Amino acid sequence: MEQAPICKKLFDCAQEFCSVVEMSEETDQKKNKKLRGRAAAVGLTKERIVDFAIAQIDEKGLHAFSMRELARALGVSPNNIYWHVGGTKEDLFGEVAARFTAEVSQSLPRDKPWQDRLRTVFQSYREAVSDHANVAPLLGAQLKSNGVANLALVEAVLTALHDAGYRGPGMRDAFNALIGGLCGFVTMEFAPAPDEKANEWEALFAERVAAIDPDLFPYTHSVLPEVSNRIFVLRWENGKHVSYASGFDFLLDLLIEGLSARAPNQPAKP
Amino acid sequence: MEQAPICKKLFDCAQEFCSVVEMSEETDQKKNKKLRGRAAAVGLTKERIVDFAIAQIDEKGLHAFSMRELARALGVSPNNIYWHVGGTKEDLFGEVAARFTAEVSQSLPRDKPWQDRLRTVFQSYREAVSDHANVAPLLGAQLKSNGVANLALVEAVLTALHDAGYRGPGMRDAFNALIGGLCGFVTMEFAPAPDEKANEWEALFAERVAAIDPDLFPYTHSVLPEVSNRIFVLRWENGKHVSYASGFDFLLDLLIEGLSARAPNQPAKP
DNA sequence: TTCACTTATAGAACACCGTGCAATTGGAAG
DNA sequence: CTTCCAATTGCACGGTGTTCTATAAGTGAA
Repeated sequence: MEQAPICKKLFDCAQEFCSVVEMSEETDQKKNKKLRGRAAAVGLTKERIVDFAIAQIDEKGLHAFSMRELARALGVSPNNIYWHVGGTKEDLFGEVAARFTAEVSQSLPRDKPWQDRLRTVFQSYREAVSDHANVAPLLGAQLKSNGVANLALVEAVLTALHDAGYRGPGMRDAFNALIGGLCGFVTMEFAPAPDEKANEWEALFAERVAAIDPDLFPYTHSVLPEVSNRIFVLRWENGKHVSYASGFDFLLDLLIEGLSARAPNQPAKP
Repeated sequence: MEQAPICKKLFDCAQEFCSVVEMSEETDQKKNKKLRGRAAAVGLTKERIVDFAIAQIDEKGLHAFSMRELARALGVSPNNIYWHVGGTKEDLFGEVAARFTAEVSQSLPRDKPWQDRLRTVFQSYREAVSDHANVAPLLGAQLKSNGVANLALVEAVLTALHDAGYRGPGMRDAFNALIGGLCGFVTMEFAPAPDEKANEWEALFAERVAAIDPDLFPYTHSVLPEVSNRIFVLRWENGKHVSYASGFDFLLDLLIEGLSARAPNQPAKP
């Protein structure tokens, strides 16, 4: 039930960016007590709330997540949560997203070539998301979460593109292509399945796929065996059960190669 | 309030695939009356329901969409809707998604080189989505919608890749890279903004962006003027208000170029 | 110590939601 | 005329997000 480790340093930065900083982000409650001027019952922290929220989403999926149940899990009144995270469920989702988009950061060795840095950054983004696949819809598919933090990621990508020689509009397009393509991929990869009685949905889908008309979609029909449940549209399980790693890597390679080829600054080895 | 035009022929195919076909899909109610054996009050069609659903989502956003309100708009009891679309709200969403993923199809000239076909297909996908931007989260961010239909799109992409010489695992990866990257991009592009009182959220975000620490994120800070609200993470408006077309085109070019370069079948002009 | 004040918490209530169950209508078939 | 069944409704259940109001527990000043 405890939450996965998070890169602490950069998490703080993200927090600092994403919300009106109120206090140093320390889990330690005694320090907490000392720091904040006046306090009454203490006990509940934004950090703790987000921990439990992620745990619940991991467990039951985003669709089944509710404020009241989260409050129950925390042994607390719902209003208490509102008080700590701001007036809305959406605000809480924002905090959740902020939490582990920060996980992306890591060391980011500036001396390595920009291609390698890009690869590292996006691969670690995908890993971070895949650890908590059920929150995927929160990232990319909602503006609030989208723009909530992960400045470390932004800085890394922007500097990489800068080193490659991209400036102005060209840099914008390259940035958007990278983030949109790769983060979008991950969002799709972990898109949640409907919560019907599992096997029922699977059987239904298999049946539908089997019923594809060979006259209307001849090629699709012919490659079904090697493709069924392994490509994006024709699948009934998401990236949690069927790996899309090779597709992601392929996309990443394609992008980096393309960006290298067009880069105003030619790479080291000519 | 009436719905946008839809490619009829391929819509039928999609329907045939996505649901146990019950009757020919005709809007005309008299024909309807004749066709279905016994009927009582007639009047309500799956087509009509989906029309109104899309209209409501377009208008109020996905988050504010409710079965009861849809029923109200149709002048009908909620259960009536359930009877027509299947037991769940999710099922309705599936029908909605099926509806205009079918819009992608179009002519698809098989004689043109595969690169051109890919470009056409994905560009028309993006256009179809941008006409009803608020449903974007339904595509890509949910498995049920994801796999509900648009076989025309699948067939087009698969044959293109086949013509390029991709087979087996390589074809899978290429397909996933294309769909994941480009459809994912579109999903992100139109991610809905939080429904706070509009300007409030905008102001808040602008303030946050302005407060980015130049020491922690020096480069990001330095390019803020040319980047603010125009790249994916640092924005408070989505693709409905700020165009990401050039980014999308750039991504598309990058992918097609890359796929050409690696294609087992070299393109016509060597 | 007392007293105002702020922070942190809880309770009850409101309006709405998705959906299942049981009843109903009304046209077609016999 | 009856029977049947597709199409439709009413009602109710349990749940939700959120607001409003009260309250307990500490802090700083008097």
